[in-house]
Amino acid sequence: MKFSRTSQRRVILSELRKLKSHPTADDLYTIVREKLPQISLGTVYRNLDQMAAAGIIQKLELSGRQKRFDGNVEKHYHMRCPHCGAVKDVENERLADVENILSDVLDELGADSFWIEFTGHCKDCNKAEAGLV
Amino acid sequence: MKFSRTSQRRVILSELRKLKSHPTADDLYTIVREKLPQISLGTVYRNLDQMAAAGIIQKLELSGRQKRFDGNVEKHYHMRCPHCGAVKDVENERLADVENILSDVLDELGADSFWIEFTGHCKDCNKAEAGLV
DNA sequence: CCGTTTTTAGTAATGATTACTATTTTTAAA
DNA sequence: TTTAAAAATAGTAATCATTACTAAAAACGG
Repeated sequence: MKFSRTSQRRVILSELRKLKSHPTADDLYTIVREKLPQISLGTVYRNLDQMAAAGIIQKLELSGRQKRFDGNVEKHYHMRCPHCGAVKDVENERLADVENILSDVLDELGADSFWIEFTGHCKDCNKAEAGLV
Repeated sequence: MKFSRTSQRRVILSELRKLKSHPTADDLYTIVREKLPQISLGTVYRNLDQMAAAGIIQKLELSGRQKRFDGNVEKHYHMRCPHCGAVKDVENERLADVENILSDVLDELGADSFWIEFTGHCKDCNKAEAGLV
């Protein structure tokens, strides 16, 4: 199972890397079809899964329905808006402390990994739910 | 939308409360059918969702496929076995420190809530994957 | 080149969940 | 109690994300 170089895989990866929006497979299907109108949804799914398995991209199994993908493989965290479903990166220096503690907890539990995610309204949805828009 | 008292809801809740296994809706459907053979899967889903919305039970939206339910509404964390899919409660006193930090992080981010979950092989699967069973 | 491996497009199938509907049960008030 | 409105039910159909299948095409390595 060696990787072949195909235009499909190349376009999927380069489009994903352009985005900060953590798209779903279907989002990427829509975007990639502008460059490769014949591509099939299965090809998008397969390539995303393969690249995630190879560590080239990240697969976000957030607690919603659809999985999301992230071209940034550095360890970082995400916040999902419960209103519009958008997923944004989260940055906070105190998360380093959390990581340190949890890495000890992992050892004590005999666990392999931990997952943290946040829920919070994004700016626009905050306004919308307050009736300001 | 007031709650009516139905035998279906009562049995679903009491069976869930007997279990420590964090069953899926389908698991509960199987169990409850022993007492109420006519119950339909939709009724199980609907009641679980309603009770979760009312805070009577917990709905675990873990990062796998199926959602799971927990009769214990106290705040606690879970570990999922990547091999057999089992979900177990996690206890560790240092998680209180993590909660404290994350509650500050929530404020700083303007977020509403956080979710932590662990992945780790359970005893039996550890043996199985080591080829000992 | 050329045989082998990998990938593809297109389609079908799956699995979890939700929606629909006609009927029944529960509720609360008269 | 009777009774009308509200809520819930069983059974079924529909939906949505994802995975599986297949025959044809493309990429690979020698």
